Amino acid sequence: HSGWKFGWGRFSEVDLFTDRHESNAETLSQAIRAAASEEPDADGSVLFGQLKGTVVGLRYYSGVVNQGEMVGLVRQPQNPYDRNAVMVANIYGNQVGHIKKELAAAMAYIMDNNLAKVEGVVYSGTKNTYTMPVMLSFWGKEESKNSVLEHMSRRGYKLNTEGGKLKGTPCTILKNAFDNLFEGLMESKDGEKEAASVATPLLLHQKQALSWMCARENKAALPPFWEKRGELYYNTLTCFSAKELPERVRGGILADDMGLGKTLTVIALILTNFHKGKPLPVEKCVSRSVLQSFQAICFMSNLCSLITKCVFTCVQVEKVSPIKAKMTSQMALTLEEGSVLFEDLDFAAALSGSTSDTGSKKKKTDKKSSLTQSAESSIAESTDDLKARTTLIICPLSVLSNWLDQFEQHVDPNVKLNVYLYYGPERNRSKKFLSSQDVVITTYNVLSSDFGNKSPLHGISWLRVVLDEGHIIRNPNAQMSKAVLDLKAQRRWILSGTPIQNSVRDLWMLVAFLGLKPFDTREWWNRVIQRPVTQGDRAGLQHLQTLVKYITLRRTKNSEVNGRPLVSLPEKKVYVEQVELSQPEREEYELARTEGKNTIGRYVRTEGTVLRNYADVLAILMRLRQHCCHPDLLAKISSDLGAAATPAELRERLIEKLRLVLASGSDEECSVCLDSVRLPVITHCAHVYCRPCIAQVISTSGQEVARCPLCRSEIKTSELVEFPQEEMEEENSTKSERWRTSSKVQALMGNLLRLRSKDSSIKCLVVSQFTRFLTILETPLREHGFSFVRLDGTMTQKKRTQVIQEFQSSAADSPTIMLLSLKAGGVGLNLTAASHVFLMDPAWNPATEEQCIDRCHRLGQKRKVVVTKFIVKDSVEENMVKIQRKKQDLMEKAFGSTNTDRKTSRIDDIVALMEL
DNA sequence: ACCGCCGGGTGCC
DNA sequence: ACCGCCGGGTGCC
Repeated sequence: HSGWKFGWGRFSEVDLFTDRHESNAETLSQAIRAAASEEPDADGSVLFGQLKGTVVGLRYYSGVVNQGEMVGLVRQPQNPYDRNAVMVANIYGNQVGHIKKELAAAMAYIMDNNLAKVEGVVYSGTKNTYTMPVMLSFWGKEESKNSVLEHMSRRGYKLNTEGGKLKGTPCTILKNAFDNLFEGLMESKDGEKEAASVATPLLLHQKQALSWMCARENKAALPPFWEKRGELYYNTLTCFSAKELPERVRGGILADDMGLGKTLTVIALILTNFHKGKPLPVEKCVSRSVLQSFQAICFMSNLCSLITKCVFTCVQVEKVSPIKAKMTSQMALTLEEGSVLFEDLDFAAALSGSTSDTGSKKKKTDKKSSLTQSAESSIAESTDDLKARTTLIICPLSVLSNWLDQFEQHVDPNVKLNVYLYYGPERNRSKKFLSSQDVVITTYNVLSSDFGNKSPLHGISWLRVVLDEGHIIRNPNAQMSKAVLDLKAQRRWILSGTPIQNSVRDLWMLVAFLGLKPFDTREWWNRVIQRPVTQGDRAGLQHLQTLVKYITLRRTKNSEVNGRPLVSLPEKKVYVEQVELSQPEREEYELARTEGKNTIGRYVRTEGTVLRNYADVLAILMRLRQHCCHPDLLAKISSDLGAAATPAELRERLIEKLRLVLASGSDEECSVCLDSVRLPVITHCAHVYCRPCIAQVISTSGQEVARCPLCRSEIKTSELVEFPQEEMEEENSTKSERWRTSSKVQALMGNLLRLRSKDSSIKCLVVSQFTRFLTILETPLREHGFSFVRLDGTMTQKKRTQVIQEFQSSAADSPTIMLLSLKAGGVGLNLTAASHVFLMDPAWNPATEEQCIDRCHRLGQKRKVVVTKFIVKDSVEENMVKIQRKKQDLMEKAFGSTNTDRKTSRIDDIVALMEL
């Protein structure tokens, strides 16, 4: 009997984070994680009350707690002695004891049914070997409060509901503080480091980043909130203390603005910081013939006489190929130090944990293969730490080619770095092969599709994992995120130009990936950081700031080092070119404008109907904007806006509206998630949302009927209309009509021809929100013999990459013009070959235009950048520009506005546009 | 004494 | 646990 008990005891005693007992550790950590993840969010939870309880059985477990330390409570429904058991664990997941059974019996029901989340604090420390008191706090949804209180009191436990209220702080102040979270993270992070084997000289701020990253990987500084107290390490937030140095976070978030060269910095890091600050040992890259003669010598010769023979060979080679003189002398030098073909001394030294100096001395006397020896020493000291060689880079497909280019471009050509692209159906899944590479690059999609399917990537112990565009994995429930969290790595990096977009919640995934204990467990994150912050607790925000500061380096384009801007880009000039419409164009335009003005005016005068008819309003504006570009852009207009006679007709009209809204280039945002719409659907009241968003609104409305968040009309899931698939491809069908020109087309062509005659090497981006306009432009470009490519959202990734490569090429016959759809390709697109940008039509959102311009006005741009915006005189376009200016001002003044603010400002925009 | 009382053994869930 | 509880030993005062 007692043997069984002991076994069970040990079973629950495992350490959550060291995996000492692997299978058991998983069971317990899974239990804690599962318990923590079931709760939807700390947001919106209220404190029901508190209760003093007893933790018993302390003497059976090794987990210790300090006075004031937080403890976790985990249900153990499988406990053979009591199915109501509630386990108590400290922050490291070490079991401390159990909740006394009567209390556990009362709590079990509440915990199992998710009526409340129970948290414990040991307020009085351990005075007694057997039991200790614990303060339990019950948190949950307001609607569960009474049933929880009642349930507990029926069992004789009265929750103290006094004094638990948190003092609220004005939210606005905190909101601003949160916005500033990522500001000023450059302080005291100076120090520069030169990169090894990188052909491109690093800029000052990149050297600083490299130095910071190396320090983050090498130095054993205490993580935030830890301090040394005597012989122990003490966490000031959780009051947990430990004998061992808390595991440091080897890595962090590099959140520099895009264009500051994060990719280059990471490449430099890979080459510069292998083990113990030594560079990655890489094969010297020599011409094939040299390599072959070397190999021949190496195989044939007795290793003892190797050095002289190799040097001899080098001299011979030098005669044959004088250009390589520098390289061969470098090789001879290497050989004198006793290495064989590979510069493996550093590697061997790193493996054995000794420095490279002593390593090479040793090799001088002992001429046996250094490789064999290094293998032996690595086994002797088999801490897995030193075996890992490979850096795994995970990125979105869209920037994959960029990584490959950058490796090609920046790695010293005399050095052979093994970079493997783990992508495509033919990818090499051999773990042995992959872990012998220096760098493996893959995409989030490949990673998550491999995940759970005996993924080789998850079976390798990586030296380093780098998440590019790391904000992609902000949703912890996504398959991708789970796949990322399951990777084994010594060092972890997140690259992101936009670290927090929405809230504290997004940060958790990043913290969890970095393994910043104990916050990688959701429960502790919620308790210590997220809830305090969302409830307006200043200390909580302070803690969050400390935490973020510890792991993040962020500089913006406007940051300065020693009073100088980080990067000096070539000058950029923006011109507005007014376009006059021709007489017939003007007449058509005025006709449409009068009609539209009347319609919208009606909506504005009738209080509250603008939002209701939002899609119509956008459609009208859209038509006017199309008139400004080219008459053929106008879609076959489907009648006016009266009530539809049949359901089929209604559906047809809704689809038409949806099409117009989506095609309007207004970068429509979903009013539920405030992000760009994904999987767009339109309601019968003609408002566009993401399907999942609006479906959630409907299912959680709690009322008998769900209402549209924008206009309060009744909505039903069955009445949501999607964009039919066939419609998507129909776009190209209007092609066959006879081509005609327009004033704007003329204006563009004039510019292009003038530029070409001045300097035929200049490349241009021609940007429009209307892909059909781009199609129209193809005709005159072809006519005038321009070589051009086209990039829009409909193209496959493969095609995009190809087009970008073509355009970026400096070959004489490479295309000089790129037709670019405004929204095509995310940030990070590199089009520095172009130095002139023509914006054919103004965008609603000036930031979109800026982003587009930044694709060529960024690091790597050698020429002055000239931007020309075509604006039709006396038109809706002019008003749009005015609104843009106003928006820019507003943006700069107050950051972050509410949803209603945005919508009202949209209405104001519309009124201003139509000059009502 | 089919009790009370004493004192040793014992002890989470 | 410097407790409560259990069950055996014991038995007027």
